[in-house]
Amino acid sequence: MRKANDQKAETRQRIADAAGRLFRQHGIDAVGVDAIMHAAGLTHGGFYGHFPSKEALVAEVAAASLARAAARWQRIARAGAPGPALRQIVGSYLDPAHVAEMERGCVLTTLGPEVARRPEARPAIAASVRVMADALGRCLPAGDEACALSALSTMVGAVVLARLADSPELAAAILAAAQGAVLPHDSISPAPPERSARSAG
Amino acid sequence: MRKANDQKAETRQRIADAAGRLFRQHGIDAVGVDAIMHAAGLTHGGFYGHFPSKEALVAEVAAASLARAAARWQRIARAGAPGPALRQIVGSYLDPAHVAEMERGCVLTTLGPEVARRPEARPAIAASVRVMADALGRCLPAGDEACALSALSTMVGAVVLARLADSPELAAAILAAAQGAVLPHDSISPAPPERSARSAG
DNA sequence: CATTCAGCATGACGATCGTCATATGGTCAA
DNA sequence: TTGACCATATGACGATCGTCATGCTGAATG
Repeated sequence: MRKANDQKAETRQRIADAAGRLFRQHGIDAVGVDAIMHAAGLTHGGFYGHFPSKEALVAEVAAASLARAAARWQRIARAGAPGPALRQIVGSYLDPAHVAEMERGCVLTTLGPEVARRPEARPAIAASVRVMADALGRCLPAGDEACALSALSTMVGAVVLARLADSPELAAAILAAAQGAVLPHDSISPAPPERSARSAG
Repeated sequence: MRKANDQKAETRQRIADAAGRLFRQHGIDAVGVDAIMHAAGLTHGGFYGHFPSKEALVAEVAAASLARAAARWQRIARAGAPGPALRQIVGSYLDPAHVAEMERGCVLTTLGPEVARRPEARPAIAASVRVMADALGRCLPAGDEACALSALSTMVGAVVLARLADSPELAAAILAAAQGAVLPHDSISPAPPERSARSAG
């Protein structure tokens, strides 16, 4: 086995990525260490050479995934005009594709309550929530903090509810209603789906 | 042991109530059958005389808990004037007490993603979501379905986010922002907390 | 008072959980 | 080429998981 400088970091990232997918898809407690390692192409024993415990992995995976999403929102919000930036962020979030792909969905909507039960993971999550609200605030016409927080709440709740719907029609109605509440009333766009391979959240 | 007519139904309800509390507090997969039965004052073996499996218990508990909340919302919405009814529903939902008591909180905010992963439980949940949106629609000034769905999304998302906050200030800001978005702009009430022993959801 | 039987307790099954000790074997330095 | 090293594999630990078979017990029925 090569001992290249960053080989271990690469493997560690593979483990974290696999865990991120499996946690979102099946729930944190429903996925064992061996399932994560198998998905990463390894066997269960080597796990503790990379992470001190499963709980440490959970905290790191949740924090890193949400931090990536928050950074993406900031990048979009700071790049172009407020209107298109808002439509890109909101449109990709309130998209049926985001609802369908739970394994790549925003951590807030896939693991929110489960992370809330883990106090050690919450500070990092809350920091990213602040960043996401800040990014939204830069795009919103009424750019106060309250509007950004309520818009983020609407987006998170809509995706959670859409995943609970028993028909595509109800899910679509929830997403459309949330878009109508978050986006300015004059921009009724069909929400151009982002082509990035990244998570929507 | 007495064999009174409804003794078994009573025990069954005790099991379901204990499961509802434990599932919300620790997560569905983090609570075993023996923990549920112990919380109900019994031992693990008798469980399968009441429920065919743990998954059946999960589906029933989630559906029943949310159906109770939906029925309560309908009762409130149909009882008094739209304004006070809306303030009662929204105020008790977007209340720090609801955020704090996860073990009695609304199923949508405590078990939403976990239930979404269980397809067999979703029809009953979706039905209650429709009832809750209908109740909200009866109270909202603009009583169309879209406004009700977006208001419900905002409420659910706000409670999820408030539980992820690492400071009471952030949690309070999220709840206040959501109230500002859902309630009519002229009624800035301090949200009279409901004195019922029921869950807020 | 005797009998029956439903409701629950007891105990066990194989499987899987998180964690760790140790073996292996490929890769880099000398 | 040789030796050391370290990332990973193997295998095992006790605990707990969901589920079921069986035994006990006391209330209801005659």
